[in-house]
Amino acid sequence: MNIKDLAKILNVSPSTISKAFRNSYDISAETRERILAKAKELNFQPNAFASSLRTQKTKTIAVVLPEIANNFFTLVINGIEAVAQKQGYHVLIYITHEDAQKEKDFITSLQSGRVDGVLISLSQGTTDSSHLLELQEKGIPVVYFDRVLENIDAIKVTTNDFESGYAATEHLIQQGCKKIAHLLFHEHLSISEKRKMGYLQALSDYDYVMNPDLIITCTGNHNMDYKIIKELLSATALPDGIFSSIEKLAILSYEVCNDLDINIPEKIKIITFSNLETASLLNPSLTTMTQPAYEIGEKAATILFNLLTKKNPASKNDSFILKSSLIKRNSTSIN
Amino acid sequence: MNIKDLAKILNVSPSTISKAFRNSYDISAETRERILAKAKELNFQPNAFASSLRTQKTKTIAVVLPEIANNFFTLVINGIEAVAQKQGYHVLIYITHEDAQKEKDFITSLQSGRVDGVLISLSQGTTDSSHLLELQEKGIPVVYFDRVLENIDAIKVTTNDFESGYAATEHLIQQGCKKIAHLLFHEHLSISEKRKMGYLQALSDYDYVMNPDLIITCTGNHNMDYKIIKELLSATALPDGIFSSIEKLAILSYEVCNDLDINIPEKIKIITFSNLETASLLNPSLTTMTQPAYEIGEKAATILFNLLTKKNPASKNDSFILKSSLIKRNSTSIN
DNA sequence: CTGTTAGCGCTTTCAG
DNA sequence: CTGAAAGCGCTAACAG
Repeated sequence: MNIKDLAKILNVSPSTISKAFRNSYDISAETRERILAKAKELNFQPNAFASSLRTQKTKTIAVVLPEIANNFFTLVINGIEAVAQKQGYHVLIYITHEDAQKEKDFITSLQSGRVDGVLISLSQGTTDSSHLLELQEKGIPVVYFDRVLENIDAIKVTTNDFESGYAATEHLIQQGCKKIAHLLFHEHLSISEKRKMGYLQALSDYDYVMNPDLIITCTGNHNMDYKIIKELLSATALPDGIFSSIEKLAILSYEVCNDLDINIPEKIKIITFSNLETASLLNPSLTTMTQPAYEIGEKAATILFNLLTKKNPASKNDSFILKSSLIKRNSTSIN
Repeated sequence: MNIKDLAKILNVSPSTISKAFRNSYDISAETRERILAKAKELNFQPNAFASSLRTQKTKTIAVVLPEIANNFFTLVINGIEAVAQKQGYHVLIYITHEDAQKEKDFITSLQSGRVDGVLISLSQGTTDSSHLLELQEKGIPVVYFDRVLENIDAIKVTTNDFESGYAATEHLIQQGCKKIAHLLFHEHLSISEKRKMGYLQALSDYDYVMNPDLIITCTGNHNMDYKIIKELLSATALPDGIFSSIEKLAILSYEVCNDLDINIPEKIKIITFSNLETASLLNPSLTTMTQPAYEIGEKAATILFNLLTKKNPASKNDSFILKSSLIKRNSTSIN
């Protein structure tokens, strides 16, 4: 069944059918109704790809992510999907699993005209983005979010990681912590770096001595990281505060503390970047620095659609910075 | 830039180019290399939709979900995506937000030939699936997972919810609970019903008296549910065990217990269906019944691809049942 | 092994 | 307001 068949059935021309479906002005309300009614009755819908081929619009965007089993990216997708749904767009998902090569392959395959635009958060290992520039040269706009490269002219949506790193550290300082460790992953990306800078600045502003042994770069491998953190927490001079850049590392720290019988929050206070909404509820001693994940998705998608529809398009290197917020449990449940 | 242009540049015919890209046997290794090399140099990829139009294959599947900010579905997507990636398929995501009408609209729009197959977990409100049958009549296979309708001939991937409900209840009984409440949502779906049946059967097998006041049907609205649970836990005869069918309701129960100063697990033990991996770690007193979410995604996707490639296709109403598992924290950390 | 040709299903002029 | 015809970019059948 196609437009031609339906045309025969209704004794009109294919182009009239097409017009009916696209709400063209060039058609009487009456014939349009008649056509749409019959189409519904016969359960007919014009072929999307044939239409795309002709119009050179796919009504589809791609979202490329390092991972998804992580509340941050889940919320981002929600935000993106909400905007896409409103605009009648379709959303393709690609998960790189932090593999820069896979990321490159995905991006390359998107040159086949499958999508109108791309939203991407880079994998840890990505150092150059030439493949993304090629895409853009082909006329497919790209909006970067959260995990971006510093030195690249591109439209970016990020959060205030320096300030948040600062605020997180300051929070621990205000809680009376004297010896504050910082956990992070080694990345080629600006995020961890900025958070660390915030940490260092806070220490400096409050006249703390910076101790390089307290800045712990983890690997991403669960067992190795467990060991690394265990070592940190087995030292004779235990830190009394941990600022973790990554939720997973904070959870690991909990595990280690459990196993070493270190009392949280009496002996150690922990604060972590996290979008696990239930985290602080399940464990009141866990304070989180939370990124506005849903809003990031919304914002990035909105910018992309503005670009696609050419209404209020952002310019080549606009940068949008949203704000994270510190979430503590209310005092009643801290007892 | 298209196949024709490239053909001119290389002095071959368009069909030769096409063959080179599709690894046709009808081409010499030499020309293929030459063509692919040039294509790479010029950054050319054949248009996917034109190809789809011709071959009637989209290399794309749709995943339709009620929600995503929930570890279960996140893990399912991971499983699906892993299989799709291996097969070179693209994955479209549609989130219904538990809205049966939206679900219907999505499914209807998938009749436009955008996908080769569909994986779906139904929204709470869905009672009939005629729209999905229409899809199947158009030759687009559908595999249902987790949230399925009972009385429908379809390929389904689910978990052993009756047995799990039974085991969860039994666990509380074995922990010494005498008065076990059950929290659930009202759904038109079989899942909650089966879990409840398991609960009832366990009570009966252990000679507990079933008390209808302990079976609490919640609404999905946070504030209302808070009130409902608060009422339950304010009763003079407090239950000493809660078996929650839904993670959210267990978390809410924690909140209520916090606010009412009810000690967990001394006064009340809680067990819940959940795929929040960190839940029991963050709070050792929370025991979870965990569905094999990733495996469900994998299984459902594999079945779909078998259908699409016609290798080992499942038959019209095959049902696959995976097993959930009870996860407790090890005893050391319960102190 | 390579090339020619027709057509997948739709949209878009342009004529009427 | 409606219709005829050309073509989006690709592939499949067939001829050479």
